[in-house]
Amino acid sequence: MVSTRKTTTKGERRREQIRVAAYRCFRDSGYHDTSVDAICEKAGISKGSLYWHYTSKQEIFVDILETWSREVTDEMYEQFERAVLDEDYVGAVTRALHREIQRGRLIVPLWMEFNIQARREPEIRNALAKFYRRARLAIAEMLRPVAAGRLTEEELNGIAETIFGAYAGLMMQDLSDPEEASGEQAATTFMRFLGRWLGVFSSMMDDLPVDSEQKSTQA
Amino acid sequence: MVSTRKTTTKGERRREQIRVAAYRCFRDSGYHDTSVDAICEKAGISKGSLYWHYTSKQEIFVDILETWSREVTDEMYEQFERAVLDEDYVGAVTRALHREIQRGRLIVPLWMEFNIQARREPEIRNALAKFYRRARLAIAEMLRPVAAGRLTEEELNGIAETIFGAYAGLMMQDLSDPEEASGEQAATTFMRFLGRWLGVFSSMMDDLPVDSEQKSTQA
DNA sequence: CATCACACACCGACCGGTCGGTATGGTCCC
DNA sequence: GGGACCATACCGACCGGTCGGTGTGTGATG
Repeated sequence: MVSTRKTTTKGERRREQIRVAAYRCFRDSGYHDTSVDAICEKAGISKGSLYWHYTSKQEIFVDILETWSREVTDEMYEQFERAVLDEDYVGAVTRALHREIQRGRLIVPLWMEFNIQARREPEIRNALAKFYRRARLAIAEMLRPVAAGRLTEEELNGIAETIFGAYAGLMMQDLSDPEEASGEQAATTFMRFLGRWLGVFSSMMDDLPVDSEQKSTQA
Repeated sequence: MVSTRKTTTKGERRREQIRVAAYRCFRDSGYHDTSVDAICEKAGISKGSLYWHYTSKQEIFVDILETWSREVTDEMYEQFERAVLDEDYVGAVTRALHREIQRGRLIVPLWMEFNIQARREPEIRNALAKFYRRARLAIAEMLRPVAAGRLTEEELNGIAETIFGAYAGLMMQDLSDPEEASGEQAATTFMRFLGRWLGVFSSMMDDLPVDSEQKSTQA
């Protein structure tokens, strides 16, 4: 299963080229409706060459998933770390999420594809699960300053999961109903919702009043 | 496009039988990895018979989507209407959502499949968009008593969209990482999160205790 | 320099198999 | 009889992957 091929610089460049082409094909047409020939054409290479660098169509798919996953989560961490330095932490966080949503919008179809394929291929499932974990972790880290020790670890993770879920779900709706549930709108809604929620939340946590007076809420 | 076939009772029974078989196949193996022959086998009929009742594999798929969509949204409305009668409205609503999530969990893979196919088939996209709209509407209706005229219509819809999104997204995570993001756990987390949020929200909104009293729901 | 050897990189025709859909000829029931 | 309904055999398109063969750069040998 593991390829024993050497990774020369030239080879890696070719692989990159194939990945990019395949990425676009998968994104535009889905996994099943993308033929290997189509990838070759898009990449401007021959089938023989493709199969020299990759052993199967699926291997390309997995490679893309892993590359993408790494990029996205790195980006998230970077954004959130930058947010910590901001005075208006809540605002910065929601803005960061907004940016992520905008950015992510393009690849949602491919993301769906990952999910579908993950059902049948353990390798893909693992890669995707790893991505989810890292994403949840990133969001949990981001929330930690707001939660400020008043939430259990479990609750914190659950909330991170929910937020990430909301993000994914909004994109899903956008995908098939862009008119009534546009990504732009979704991002804004989400941001406002989250901002308000974080605000309420942090005001629940300590006793600072926010925009309105607040009620005592159960511990 | 529209089939001109008569819908005899016998014919409808066969179609139902085909739908059920196809539903299971699609759910278990995905759209592409389900062959028409497999559907026939599962249904215990021949290909000739199947193609007598349906003109294409996709037509079956669309039919399933529409049937499913109707069922789910009807169920949602029913649940929420029942919740209105409950003294503990917020609790009833979260419980209802919990039930929906549990119920929905089984068909999430198929739902993903719908999303994927929706990208390439306008007919599917429309059916799915309709589903999303009805679902969002149901949730918005459910929230109306809590929101109690303090939110704009747009905000209400945005929040409904987010809640529905969170629901979808949690299921997605569950799908490929059941260990760390189990559906059970997700449902519970979501429920608790939502319950708390609704509680905070309604207590922010007005000074009344939440139960009963209120049926402004208008417009 | 000439030559040979060899591995990497690449090409594209081709193969085996699958699958959606069809053609044809029944059978059952009004 | 005739239409609704069903079964079987079959077709043609497509697709992932293979394979024999071709260039090309490198480096050792003389």
